[in-house]
Amino acid sequence: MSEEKHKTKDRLLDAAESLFASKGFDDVSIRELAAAADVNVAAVNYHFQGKENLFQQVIVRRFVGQRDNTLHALDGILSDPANKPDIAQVIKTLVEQYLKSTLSSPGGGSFMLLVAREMQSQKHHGSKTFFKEMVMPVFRAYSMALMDVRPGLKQEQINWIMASIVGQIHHFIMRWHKKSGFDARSEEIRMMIRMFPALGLSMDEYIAQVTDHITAFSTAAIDSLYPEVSP
Amino acid sequence: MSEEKHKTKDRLLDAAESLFASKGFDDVSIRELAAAADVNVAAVNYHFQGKENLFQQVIVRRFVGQRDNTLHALDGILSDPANKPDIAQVIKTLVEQYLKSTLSSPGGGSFMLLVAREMQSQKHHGSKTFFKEMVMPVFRAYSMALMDVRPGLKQEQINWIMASIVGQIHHFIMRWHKKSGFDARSEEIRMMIRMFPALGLSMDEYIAQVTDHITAFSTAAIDSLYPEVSP
DNA sequence: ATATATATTAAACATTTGTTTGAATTTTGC
DNA sequence: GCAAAATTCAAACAAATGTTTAATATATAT
Repeated sequence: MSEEKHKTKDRLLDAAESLFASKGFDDVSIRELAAAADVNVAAVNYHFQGKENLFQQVIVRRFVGQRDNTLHALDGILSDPANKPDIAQVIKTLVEQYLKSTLSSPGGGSFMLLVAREMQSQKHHGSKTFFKEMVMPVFRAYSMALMDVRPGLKQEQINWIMASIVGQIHHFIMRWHKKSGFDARSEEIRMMIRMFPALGLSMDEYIAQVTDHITAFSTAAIDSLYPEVSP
Repeated sequence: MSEEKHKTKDRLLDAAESLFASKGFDDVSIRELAAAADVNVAAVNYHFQGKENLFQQVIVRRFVGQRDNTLHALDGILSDPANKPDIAQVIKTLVEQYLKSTLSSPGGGSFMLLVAREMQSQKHHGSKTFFKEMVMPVFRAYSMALMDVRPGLKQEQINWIMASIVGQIHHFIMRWHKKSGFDARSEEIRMMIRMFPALGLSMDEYIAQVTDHITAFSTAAIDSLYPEVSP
């Protein structure tokens, strides 16, 4: 096995990531994948022993990197001796990392949408370890970070807070992607933008505004519901 | 056409609602529908001219009722002269109605999940008027209610607030439904409950706790971000 | 260079999908 | 009661799906 790029297996993984992200697992056929990667239809089964397996490897391949990025970003603000991290900083880091990952996918696909879908679908294409290896570490790290900056918070309270934050993130991701599913000049798009003007922005601006909003909204809620114990 | 119940068309609509809600549009075959309703496979096309059309009629049939219930519930707290409504009351009504609808579906299916899916999917099986007839009126009514109880709020701010609330609602609905997709004794379920203990509750208790949390969380955020102008 | 393992290919396979057909059956209007 | 309309039915249809096969080509190693 050589070190060259553009081998069949890699092209397949790239095409699969982009296609799965933009259309979901069920709506991508093996023939579609093969055509996009410019390989034979049998290649999927030869190299990955099936469509499900390919999907899993797609998730693992990129999510491992994203997970480490997210954990590293958090570590950056926590371990900087010149920085006294507050709760807004932790939340902003989480939201920003989550949303930024949406852009970083090759082919313009939304990788984190793939994850959001997987986390919400009652079908389980991902590996059994997806939850354990991918979701849990990030959840734990940010839980501990929240406890760090707000020692009064109990685990149960953090569970609810995290759910509210992640729920908002997913919703704004889905909203953007839903918009992308319509014709740019359709009536539906005009209605959506009228109902939510931020959808008319560029993706970068959208991410920036969404990040600011979720951070402000959630921080305000936490500060008000679970006020810091005075020193 | 008689007034009798249990006619083919109605049985088909009932079976479709339950099946679509629990599995989604694509994962329900016409043969599955026919078997569940105990009718011939051709009945779907004879009575509804296709699967998509059946889906639309399923959504419209029930959602019209839900929409009116939701609007009526809101009207109830706004027009009661003995009641001075506050922002928590409005939000709680929205969340509660939304979540309650999850239970009211026949066959134990989650009807609102169907709606949540439709609102998030980039595929558009619903009618073109789904957005205009179903989503917009509820959105508008609650927007106006929020403006009523908090005159200082601008439309743009309400857009963001509503998005955060609806995002949380959808997330908690999805979370419950995701749990239902696993074996009750599986390792995944144990992990999910450990990460979020409320999932171990009964559905009624889950709805009650989620309602309380979203209401408290969002109200706190709004009060803090956009404090009431002092009289 | 040659034998052996690896990779690619076109074709076929077995299912499943939504839909249609045309005959049989039931209901309706008179 | 009977003709006409509406409904039900088993069967077939065309298209798409994931996967497998067996032949061919390419690369690897000795």
